[in-house]
Amino acid sequence: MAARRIETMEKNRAALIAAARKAFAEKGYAAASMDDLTAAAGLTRGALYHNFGDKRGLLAAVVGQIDTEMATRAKEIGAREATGWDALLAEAEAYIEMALNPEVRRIVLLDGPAFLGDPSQWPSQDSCLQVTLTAVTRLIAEGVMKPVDPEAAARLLSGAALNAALWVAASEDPPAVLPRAAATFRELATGLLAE
Amino acid sequence: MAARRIETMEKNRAALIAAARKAFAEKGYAAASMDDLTAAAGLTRGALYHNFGDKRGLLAAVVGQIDTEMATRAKEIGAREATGWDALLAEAEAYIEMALNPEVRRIVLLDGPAFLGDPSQWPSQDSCLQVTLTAVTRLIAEGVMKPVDPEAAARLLSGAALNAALWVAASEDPPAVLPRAAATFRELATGLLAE
DNA sequence: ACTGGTGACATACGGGCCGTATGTCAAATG
DNA sequence: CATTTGACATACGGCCCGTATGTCACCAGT
Repeated sequence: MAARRIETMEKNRAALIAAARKAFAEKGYAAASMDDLTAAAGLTRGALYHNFGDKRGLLAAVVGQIDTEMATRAKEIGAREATGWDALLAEAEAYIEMALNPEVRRIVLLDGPAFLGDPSQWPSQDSCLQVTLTAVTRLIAEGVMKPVDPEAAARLLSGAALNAALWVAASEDPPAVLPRAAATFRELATGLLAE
Repeated sequence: MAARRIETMEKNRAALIAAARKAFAEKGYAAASMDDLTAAAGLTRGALYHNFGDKRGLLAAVVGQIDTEMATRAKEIGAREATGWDALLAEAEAYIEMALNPEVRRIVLLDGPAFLGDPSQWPSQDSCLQVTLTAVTRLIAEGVMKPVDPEAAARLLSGAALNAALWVAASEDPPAVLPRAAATFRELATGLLAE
């Protein structure tokens, strides 16, 4: 069977992505060296270019993985809430908290948009935004939210949340600033509630 | 007099910044070559390193210049409005429109945060955020806005606006999407109005 | 006016990194 | 078992950044 081949290949891919997550998070995408990165995974640049095409391809793979993890976690947290509106707020706060993770902040929020372009056009489709968009669409249909443009609303909400997260993370005392950001976010979001 | 010396020096500094604005906007910070950039200004890398220290120093100078221009324009536009609240909304919409300028988007919104870190810690102090912050602080004091955290509110509002701008700019038909973003922003912002 | 010094800028050099082209060897196939 | 495929390693060229060194115009003191 050809299972042995693809099995080791996927293992190598995973090893490269894992090493890249670490390197990109610590040094930033631009400063991370492909030689160092691949060596840390026990491979060489040959494996990297064979699997991901180029350096950006590797970044896209890393971003996709993290983005998926974030969306999954946000959904889980949102599902615990009783109402759709509370779920939306919980998901947004989950994003803010996740952005306190240096890996997320550096790779997804800073280097991702800078080197891959607008998140809505990423290969991973920006799962986080999709989660917010579906929630918003449903709430508008149910009449909970004002009949605003769903896409615009999702973008504004996630933009506010993620930008708030960057602020919290860059502050001197993130744990103290986080509740201020979260509380203000809740107030702001009520602007989209039907009267 | 020693005027001749500093005069030409400032002219060269301005030429370098102008060339950098163009190069960074067109190719992005990472892909812009210092050799090409300085040659376009009729100088060499020697002048650049003498004046700005390193590549990042040049980016900081460029960001500072653009940021100042943006803040000035936003203030002008806000001053035309009758009430403080309308001024705040007008300023935010001005930011969204300005972000349609590729130079602003690429340099200030994408490469700036990625290579210089959080805007609130920039040497230029992020004038745009300051403008919003002072407006918010005043409106809270006047009781127009809910008594939320001024800094958090300013961050969330500008974050929503600037993120909306990135979305508008990356869309297929920016002029058509812009009003959708602006209208939704107005609705969202009402969440911070005192009942 | 002349000379010595300062400093703005140019030139030269070294190291590192990326992307491609070529080589190699294990694994799958018949 | 011979052959071929392809995943990965190795080798090479070119670009770019940062620094160290050189040079020349401009300012100051006599």
